Amino acid sequence: MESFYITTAIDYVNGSPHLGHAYEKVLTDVIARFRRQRGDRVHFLTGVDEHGQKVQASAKKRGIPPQQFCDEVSAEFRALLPKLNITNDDFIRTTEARHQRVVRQVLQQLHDQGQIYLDEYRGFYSTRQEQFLQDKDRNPDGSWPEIYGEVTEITESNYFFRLRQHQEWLVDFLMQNEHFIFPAYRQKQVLEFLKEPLNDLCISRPRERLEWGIRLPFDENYVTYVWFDALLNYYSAVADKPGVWPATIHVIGKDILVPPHAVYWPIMLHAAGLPLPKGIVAHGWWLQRGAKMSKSTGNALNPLDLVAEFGVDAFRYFLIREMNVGQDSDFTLEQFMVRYNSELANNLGNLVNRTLNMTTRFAGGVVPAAGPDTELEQGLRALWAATRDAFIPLCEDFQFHTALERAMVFLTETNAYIEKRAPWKLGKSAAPEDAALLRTSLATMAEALRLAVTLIQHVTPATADKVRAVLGHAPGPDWKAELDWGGRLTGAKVAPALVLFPRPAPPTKP
RNA sequence: GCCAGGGUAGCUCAGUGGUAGAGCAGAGGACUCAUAAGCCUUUGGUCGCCGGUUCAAUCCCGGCCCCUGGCACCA
Repeated sequence: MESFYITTAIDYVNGSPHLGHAYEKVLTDVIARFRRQRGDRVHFLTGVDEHGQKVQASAKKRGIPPQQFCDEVSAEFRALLPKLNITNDDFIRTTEARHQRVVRQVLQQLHDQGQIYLDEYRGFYSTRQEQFLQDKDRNPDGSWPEIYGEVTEITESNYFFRLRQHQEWLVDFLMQNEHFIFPAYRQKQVLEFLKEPLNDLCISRPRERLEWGIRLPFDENYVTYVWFDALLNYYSAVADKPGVWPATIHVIGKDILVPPHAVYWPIMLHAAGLPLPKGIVAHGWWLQRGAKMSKSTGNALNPLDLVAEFGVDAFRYFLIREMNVGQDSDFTLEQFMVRYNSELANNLGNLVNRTLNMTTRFAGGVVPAAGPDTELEQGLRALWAATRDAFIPLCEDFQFHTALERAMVFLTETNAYIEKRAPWKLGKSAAPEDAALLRTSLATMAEALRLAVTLIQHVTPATADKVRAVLGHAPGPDWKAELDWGGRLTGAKVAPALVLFPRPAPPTKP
């Protein structure tokens, strides 16, 4: 049994969850479920990042303690998970004691090793925004934008991590581990980035400027800032669980790949003497080009509204079917409806319903044993074998959108098989050979359906369960064995009907 | 500016040195078990532009145009 530890990025609790948050959870869950059903020992972690300036400010604005603010917003993020049918094993908050303990321990260790040192940082500071500014923040004429108020150049003592010392090591590591980052071109970007010399990383903030954070164990006048806090969650969550670390995959958004996850994180681990993760998957963003959504025009699109209206599986299916992992994609209601109607409702849902209906009408609701085996059945079985054999490697390579496309082709061909066999004609015939072919056709379509939903069950788990239930089938524990074409359904009592993905009601006119 | 990826049917994309493909959308047809679904047939493209290599280029090379993403101390 292989250990498979997968994580999402932890979400910053300074706002409500949106489509991007939902996507990352769903993508990670699909990978986790896929590995789990293949027999890996999966540990799936997600969580929230609760420290920092913005949280402190938001809490202050509302006149409540930061911890209370975190409690409220964290609950909102946590509540998202069951709504999306996410199978995370753990949920970490960076304000938890287990996390703070590990962060302080690692910081102390690195300090003892001389990897962290005190130095002075000089820069332009905005009192109003309570932050240092960069040259890129300037107006074209060199002045500072109005929003920063008075800007003064100040010097501040802070602690620095010796990032630079490990630059060559990281380049070597990436050269030797070509597939560390997915997609591959992202790894090239990292190497490009590493052609410039790194600066050491400022990891602290004086407490007079930032109170809401984890205090440095070797200097109580400072808290650690962002990276040693947020990134270490992946390790702190499992530090007391033997055999889990290192992570197998960190799933993150492309915006936090370089430098945090691809540069800071490997170097932090290396410096601390901890094993490195096996890989990083950097996904793209959902865009909303085209018609701009707005509440005033009544076409606002909230992901959770889609879940409520069309079901969690339709939502998960769309995200995974539409997005090529690593690339960006448009999210439009039109495209959602196209996938929903043509693939889920018409191709799959209708196939379920017609199979149940015909089995009920022509075989008393019991799946018969297959009779004569002809070229038609052999053809469909051959397609199934090819579909399954292509599907699994595609999922291993994160090509879920292509894999689902293959599954859809199989369903289309199953529909075509039914047309060619025309059980409704066989059912009206008195000839014994027609009755035998009828049994074959009913057994074949039910089996094809069982196999198809089992194949895609990591994307649409609730649908797979529902379909197997109406087919009267309780799956065994061995997923791969369930993917063999056979006679498991013979004698099963099926439900009379099921409308899986109902067509949306036409808008009612007032 | 530098680096990377890309410009192929209305839309989303696949593709190969030798008369261009899929899905969806559009059109027509036969059928009726079914969620007016499913099946069959079909309209549709100067494969970004200009040169070059080649018997032959959408696919190789050069130049150009356009789009997207990345370029650190910023969850």
